[in-house]
Amino acid sequence: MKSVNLKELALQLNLSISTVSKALNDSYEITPETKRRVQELADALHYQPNPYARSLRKQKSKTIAVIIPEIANNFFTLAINGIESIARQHGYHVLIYLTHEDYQKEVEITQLLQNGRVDGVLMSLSSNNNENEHLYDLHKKMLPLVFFDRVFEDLEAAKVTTDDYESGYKATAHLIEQGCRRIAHLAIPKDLSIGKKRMQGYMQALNDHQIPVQEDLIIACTDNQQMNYAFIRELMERKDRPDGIFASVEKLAINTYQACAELHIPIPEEVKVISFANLETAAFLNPSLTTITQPAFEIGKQAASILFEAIKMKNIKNHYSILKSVLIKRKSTGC
Amino acid sequence: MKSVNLKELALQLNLSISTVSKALNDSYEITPETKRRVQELADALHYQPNPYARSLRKQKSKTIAVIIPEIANNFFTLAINGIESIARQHGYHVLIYLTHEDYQKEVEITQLLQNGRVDGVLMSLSSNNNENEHLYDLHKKMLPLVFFDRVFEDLEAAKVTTDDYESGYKATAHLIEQGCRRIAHLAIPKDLSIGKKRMQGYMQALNDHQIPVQEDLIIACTDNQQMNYAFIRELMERKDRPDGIFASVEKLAINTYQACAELHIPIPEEVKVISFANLETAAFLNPSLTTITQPAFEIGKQAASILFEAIKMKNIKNHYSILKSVLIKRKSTGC
DNA sequence: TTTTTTTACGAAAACGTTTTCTAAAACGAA
DNA sequence: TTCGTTTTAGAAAACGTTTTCGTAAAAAAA
Repeated sequence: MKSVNLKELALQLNLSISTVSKALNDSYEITPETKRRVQELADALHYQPNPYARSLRKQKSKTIAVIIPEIANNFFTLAINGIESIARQHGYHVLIYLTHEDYQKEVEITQLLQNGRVDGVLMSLSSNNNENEHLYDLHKKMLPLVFFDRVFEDLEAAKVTTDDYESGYKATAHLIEQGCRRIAHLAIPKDLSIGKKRMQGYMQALNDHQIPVQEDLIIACTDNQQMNYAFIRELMERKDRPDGIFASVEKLAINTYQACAELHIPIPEEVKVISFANLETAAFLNPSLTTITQPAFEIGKQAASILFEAIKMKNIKNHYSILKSVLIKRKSTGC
Repeated sequence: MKSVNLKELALQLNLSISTVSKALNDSYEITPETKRRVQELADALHYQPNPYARSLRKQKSKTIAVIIPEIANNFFTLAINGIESIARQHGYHVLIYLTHEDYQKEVEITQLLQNGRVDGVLMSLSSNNNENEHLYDLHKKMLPLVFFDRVFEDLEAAKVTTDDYESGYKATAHLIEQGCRRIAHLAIPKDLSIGKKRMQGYMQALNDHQIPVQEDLIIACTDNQQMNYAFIRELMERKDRPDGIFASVEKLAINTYQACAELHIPIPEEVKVISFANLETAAFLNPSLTTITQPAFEIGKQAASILFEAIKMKNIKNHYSILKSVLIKRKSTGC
């Protein structure tokens, strides 16, 4: 079905293309009567402007990109929900890109976006993240850019995160209060902003309670769930196994539950568990899981709002929001 | 930063725009030497074609849309994963739209897509779905369209679902085998294809086992979680409360767990629970949840594959795939 | 009445590609 | 040498908008 365009309308109305265009855009140059006629026919024929012609002419795409490491993760789905709600308010479209924690893919994706396809980018970094040329490239293109959760500290761009250091500290302190002395940390790569901060909070809490940091209790986890599981299992099979576990992402908590189930190590009696998580089911796990829960929806909303501000102002400022996470005590830490 | 375009390249190379374009598109008309020169400069200047100019000219957007009711749902995130993997293989971009189970939003979104913004649409219907004019509209525009999971049966379009009838039957039969006689069904709206089929499976299973269908054991749930919770709680407070519950989506199982916890009704002793779910945590719930699990990733992949076939062939056929769900027995049904 | 300004519209350029059409040069065959 | 064919490249049209500019006619001002 041939779609109707300005030419077609102009022809039928016996007007010029420019007049029709201006009428539809409510230009002051056009008589109310003409506007009415044009609008009427446009409605009747269900005229819809071609978005690509418009984008080409206006150098605006009405589209933003969201780049995230994975989507099968409640934090990111909630964040997307927040982003989408704001994007819709602004009449914007949302492109989704998944890096699958793969640095190379992240580079490819950012390069895809350098050609004006989007008016702005929301991004949470992948973890295999050594070089950061691609981020500087994006920045050089003057493309509005807002990082959320996993931010790149060195770049002058807007950032929205949670209080990861404090949360890491509180999580660890909570385990200590519950009587743990050998506390393991299931860490995400520390080249990630949040990985580093959560780890620092963990270490500081140990220090403040005169507990020495033991390197062998810090498990460097990756995006490979099978390897993570193997690490955790190995950890729990040691004879000097930990009596507390602080998992930095929800998947690692699940792995821990699984390992403990297989090894018949009861939670929380033998080992207490706390985790960063946005699991809806946290309260119904066996045992219910003590979590540090990030305001994911709010993070998404705020990141998107800042992005749209940057798009409107053409002004990428060095914004930094830190939203508070909340610690919810449940049975897995003996509460 | 001004981005480099064909004109710029042509100028620097002392060639015409068309020659440069053809060289980059590896046209036979261009001499290898010229191609080399062009490619070299293009690489050096990091030339990237403007996607909107290209889309406008070629009447192709290299973009598909995914319309889903919600994203905070493991089925849909897994499906998106599958979709994204195929889309990337084809060099396509993926736009995400959420209807939030709102019919009006669904209509708006489908209308947004009628103007050539996307080359194809993947869709899972919202539940408040009475009229379906908007779907016919989409179809009339000859826009390749593939439904997945929540399909619209009446339209001649490709569809990918699971064996919902059989799964509903098996779920119910499993509860019966486990000794349940008063089996409630937490149903999603039956104007949804899957809602109807799951319900039919439920009823047939009861019939086949000489158990009468009781209308008051069929709870019509909606997208309003609070109301759902209230319904379930009311159900479990009856003196003739059910001894088995078949939940048609995972959120309803969570609600059930919550209600039973509050009312101190032990699962599975007093009531057995089975649910459609893609929860990673199903095995670690208290008690572990017996699920019917859909091959969500595979559904996404297959739906996307069919869509790209339709896009390539410009031929929207009446495809119908049915993938098998699997019943995983766990403690919530006494296994 | 004449001049100036305003009104309301149209022509054409521009956005950055791809593609079709045209043309010059080179080449081969007669 | 001449004629046709192939090779290589450029000119121009096209995609569908928006926007700048130009210009009649009408209105206002002189």
